[in-house]
Amino acid sequence: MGKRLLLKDIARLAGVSEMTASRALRGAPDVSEATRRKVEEIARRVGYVPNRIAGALASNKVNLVGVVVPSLSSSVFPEVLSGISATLKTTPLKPVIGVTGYDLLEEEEVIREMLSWRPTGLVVAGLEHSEAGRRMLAAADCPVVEIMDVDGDPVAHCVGISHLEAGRAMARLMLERGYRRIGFIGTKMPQDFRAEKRLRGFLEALSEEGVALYDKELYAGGSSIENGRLLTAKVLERTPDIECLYFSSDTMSVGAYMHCLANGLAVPGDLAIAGFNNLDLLRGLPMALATTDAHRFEIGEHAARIVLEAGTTADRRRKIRLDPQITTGQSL
Amino acid sequence: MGKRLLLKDIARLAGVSEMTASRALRGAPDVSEATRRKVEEIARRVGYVPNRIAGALASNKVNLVGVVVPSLSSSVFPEVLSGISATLKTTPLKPVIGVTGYDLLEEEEVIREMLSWRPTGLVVAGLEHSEAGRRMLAAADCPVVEIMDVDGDPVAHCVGISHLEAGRAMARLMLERGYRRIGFIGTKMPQDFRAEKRLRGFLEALSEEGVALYDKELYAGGSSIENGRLLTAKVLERTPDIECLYFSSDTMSVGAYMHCLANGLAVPGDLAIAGFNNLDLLRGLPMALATTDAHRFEIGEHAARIVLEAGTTADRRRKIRLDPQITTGQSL
DNA sequence: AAGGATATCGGTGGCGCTACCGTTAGCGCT
DNA sequence: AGCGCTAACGGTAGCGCCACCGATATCCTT
Repeated sequence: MGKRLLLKDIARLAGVSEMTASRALRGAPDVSEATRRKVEEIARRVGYVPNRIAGALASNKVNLVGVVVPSLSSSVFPEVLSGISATLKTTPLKPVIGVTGYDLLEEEEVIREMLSWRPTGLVVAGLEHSEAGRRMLAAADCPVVEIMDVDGDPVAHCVGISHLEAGRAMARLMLERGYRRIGFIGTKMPQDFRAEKRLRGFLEALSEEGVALYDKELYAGGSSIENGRLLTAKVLERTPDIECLYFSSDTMSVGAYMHCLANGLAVPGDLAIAGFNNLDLLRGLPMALATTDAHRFEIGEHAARIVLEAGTTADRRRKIRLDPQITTGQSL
Repeated sequence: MGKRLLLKDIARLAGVSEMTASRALRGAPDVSEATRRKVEEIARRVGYVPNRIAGALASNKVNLVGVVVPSLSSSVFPEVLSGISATLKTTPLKPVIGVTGYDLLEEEEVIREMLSWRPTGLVVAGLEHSEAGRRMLAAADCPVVEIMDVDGDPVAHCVGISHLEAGRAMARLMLERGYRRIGFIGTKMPQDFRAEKRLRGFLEALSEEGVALYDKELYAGGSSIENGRLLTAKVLERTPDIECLYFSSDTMSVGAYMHCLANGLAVPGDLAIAGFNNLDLLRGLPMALATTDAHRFEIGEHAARIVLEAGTTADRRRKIRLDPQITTGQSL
């Protein structure tokens, strides 16, 4: 392994100055086509990889957009990332992912780490942050977009849906369909604020019609089909006459459906089911399950576009509210 | 938004030199406890975020490990990432994810981008790369680990399973169970080399017993339950007497199972099914489907450990081969 | 008392690249 | 011939931080 190749080596090999080599490789103006080709050819031949650390320091430009999400294990955030990637694809910007594990202190770390690399923009899931996290986001000298949720007090730009409203809408639909003995199964991960807001909205809308939650089961740990199935069994054992269950995630509602399949329960006759997120997972099941689409891909697109336009547009803070879209399916 | 805070501002505020402030914030030695606390306190109060670009350039150290994967949309690679994150958690290193979309040219771009930030290590999924990609990996002056697959010619360190062997093992199991009219449904994404190797191994082991593939269906695009269901229907229509299907992914085999559920077909009586990856998705279904575990989490752990040890250990190239683990379930 | 450890701090000189400005050669024009 | 203009290139001076060494003060040691 020889000495690392530097720009000056390329310049020497091409018989030009370091500056000209730099301009040639960056596609900057003031270089003749002939010189540019020669420099590029040599750089390619010797496998030169520019040192962006030095470049970024000198130019004060970093072509990275930080994206901070709580998890990658459901397809929720990967889909947001797809939206971001798709929008950035035609630009020089590249997304960099950070994962927090639904932990605000970890999130603070990740935000600090991201900002210490002076990115062009930062996209963060959620409106809830640690005190220090909020301060850093507010003081960041790059555009910041908080995504997924609009119920709260954004530090910066904001794109998402109202989870309160999503919960309310589902409650109203269930009531409208005549269900009264309605239960909820969801995460009690203390920091999944959006799931908690859906439950809050759900309860509000129920109580507006004088209906109280008939049963409730919270779980720690991640959502999974298995968990959904087990907890559904548990609730049905405890409350056999329950009519309808709202889950904090489609993964869980599929588990409920599996329980019904395995035990010969009719859906929605014996048990009505609804989840949340409109995951791909729902496609191809023997029955279409009720869910709510949170516009994940679209949120990613909007967030990326805000970062892109932050340079050009006036810097007023934007708040984009998308409408949670209920799919009734056949399970309600 | 005032001027960006620099280290020298912190130093001035704390009444010490820039060097002492630097050492204090990095936890370097040669600083008294009193000064360290004072500097830290001030940095925290004014919300100083160090510029790692400058730091990295000066110290020639970057606490990042690049991880290049084809996709995040199945839970396959997120789980590898979990293994990496878990192992790096107790170290100063942080993973940075790059996604290639199963495209070798895109992969080349991502590798170049990663290396241009001079990471401490680089983990790349797969053994197949573009020519330029291989050259960059070979010339990188950081440890490089190729993961997932061991069938081929690694440029660097390597951790994975033999997909050829995984395919063979599943074929042998199916033959042992007495199946002879066996089909395959899998991706034809030209660059999912590992799925292709499983099919190759599968075919080899079948033909060793004089059995030819009874039917085959390839699809473009991602795996999904829906796709699995549709293609299973298609194959069953075309080849009604097929006994057993091997899928390139669990997502697809679940789709097959859904088809059977929806159409009253007995598994494995009317149709035997096996997938690949041992995804979480399989847990909680009414029936345990056959699959093969590819040790995703473990692969991530090993890869991270190799990067960590690359400084300390002798630099001989390591190749870690894990055994694909078949779970028979009740579907074979 | 003189020399030697040890702990704590500061200054200098880059890291590899680019912004900025200066320089040169070549051209057309009056 | 002299002028201005442009295209193409080069040199200098940092970007913000840290490695490296040197300086100072304090405390032992014999």
